Amino acid sequence: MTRRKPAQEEVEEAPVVERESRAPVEAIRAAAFAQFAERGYPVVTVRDIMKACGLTQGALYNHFKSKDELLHDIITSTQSELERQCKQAVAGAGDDPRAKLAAFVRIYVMRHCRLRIEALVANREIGWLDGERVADIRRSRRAIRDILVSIFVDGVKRGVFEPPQVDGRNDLKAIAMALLDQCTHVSMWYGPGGDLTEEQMANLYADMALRMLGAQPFRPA
Amino acid sequence: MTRRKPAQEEVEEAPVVERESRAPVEAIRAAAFAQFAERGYPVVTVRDIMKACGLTQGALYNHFKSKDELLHDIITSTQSELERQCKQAVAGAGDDPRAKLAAFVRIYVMRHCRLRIEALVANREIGWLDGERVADIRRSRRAIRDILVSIFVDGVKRGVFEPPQVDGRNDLKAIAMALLDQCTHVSMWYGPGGDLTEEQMANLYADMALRMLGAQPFRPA
DNA sequence: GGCCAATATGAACGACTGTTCAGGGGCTGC
DNA sequence: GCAGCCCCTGAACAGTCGTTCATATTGGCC
Repeated sequence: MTRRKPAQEEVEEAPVVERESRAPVEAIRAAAFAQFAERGYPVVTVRDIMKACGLTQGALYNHFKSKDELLHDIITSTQSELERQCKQAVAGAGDDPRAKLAAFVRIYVMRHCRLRIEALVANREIGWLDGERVADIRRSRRAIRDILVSIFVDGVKRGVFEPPQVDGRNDLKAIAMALLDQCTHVSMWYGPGGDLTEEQMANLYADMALRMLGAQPFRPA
Repeated sequence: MTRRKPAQEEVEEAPVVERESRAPVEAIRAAAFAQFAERGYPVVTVRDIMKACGLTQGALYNHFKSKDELLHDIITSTQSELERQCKQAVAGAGDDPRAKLAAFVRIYVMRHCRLRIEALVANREIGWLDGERVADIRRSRRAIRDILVSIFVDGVKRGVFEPPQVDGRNDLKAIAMALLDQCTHVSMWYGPGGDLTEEQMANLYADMALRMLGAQPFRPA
């Protein structure tokens, strides 16, 4: 049963927020984020989203062409902002591959802790987009992975990384995937009520990343 | 072609597991696994599943109480088998925490590569189960995490692990989560056509795990 | 005032959902 | 031959879904 109990008048945590300040389109985005994160795209109905911002179902189509386009809109904006932040963090981290890696992981983990709702949706709900729309999301993910790979390549070349090898060869792509999986999925379990702050999470994960790559000790600037 | 009746022979009635076609309930399980993995639980209809094994929608309810129970059935069987294998691997790995950790990661990664369809469903579709059914899945996951934590505790106590610290303190639970996230999600991208075999993946991930924990060098038995 | 464009409404539509159930075919043991 | 059982069928049910559309309401501008 994909729907809850037939008692459809149960007190749902769908606050009818009065968004007089924000534009309706922003209220719709926010409501969709919250509901997609909590219950998943296919079971969240257009009526649910619109009720959560005090409108009726038809009003959605004054702002988005379809429910699909709404999902695509909120995912792409999240994803491209993530890509931008990662590039910026690496670019501003100086020349040492170790510093670049640490900066990447720190910003990546920090973002996935702080904006875990957005991250959750962007990472879990892609599958519902049609093939064409999913393509540029995957492209962006590959781009982020390749940032890591090129940091690794640089670090190996300069002798500051000694990554684990498989049968004597490096597979830096697999290591990048492992690292990204690790960092991405903090959004699935990290909560502000936990033991660690976002800052501590970022430090811990940066530390683990450097260990995974076999980084020689260095003094962060 | 008639099937021979049990003659007067004291035939031992060997286990007639081998049938011309699989039992319907097994065919349903397999079809459900494949379809849930590919398209996701809520959009796969009962009619889809049953058509995939040559039956019509109503026949499902001769074998399962509901679509929900079908999902619960295939997830719990996968999850409990995973828990069993992990415990067995650790128990058979000897006394050294490093060997235990390596054995755990190896079996965990290998399984998530080989049975990635099952792993995908078990890890991605839990949210659709109702609260009661999801409880024992989460319990099993916590149990698996706690296996790791206790290996870590033992290793730290015996001085063979030096895990990364946050503000001078250990948070072994966070490290266990990070490690599990990493190992679990190989099922999202690993494919047999990739660069690494399952065996190589297992070795690579075990290596990374030991590095993350700051394991002192040792010689695996 | 009139006018326009933007936006909200809520009934309606056709398609699809999980589940039920009367009907029926083909086994088994007697 | 025949009951009893297991299993399957496919129509039927009571919903819900995304989307459309004629209608209404708004707010700014002349």
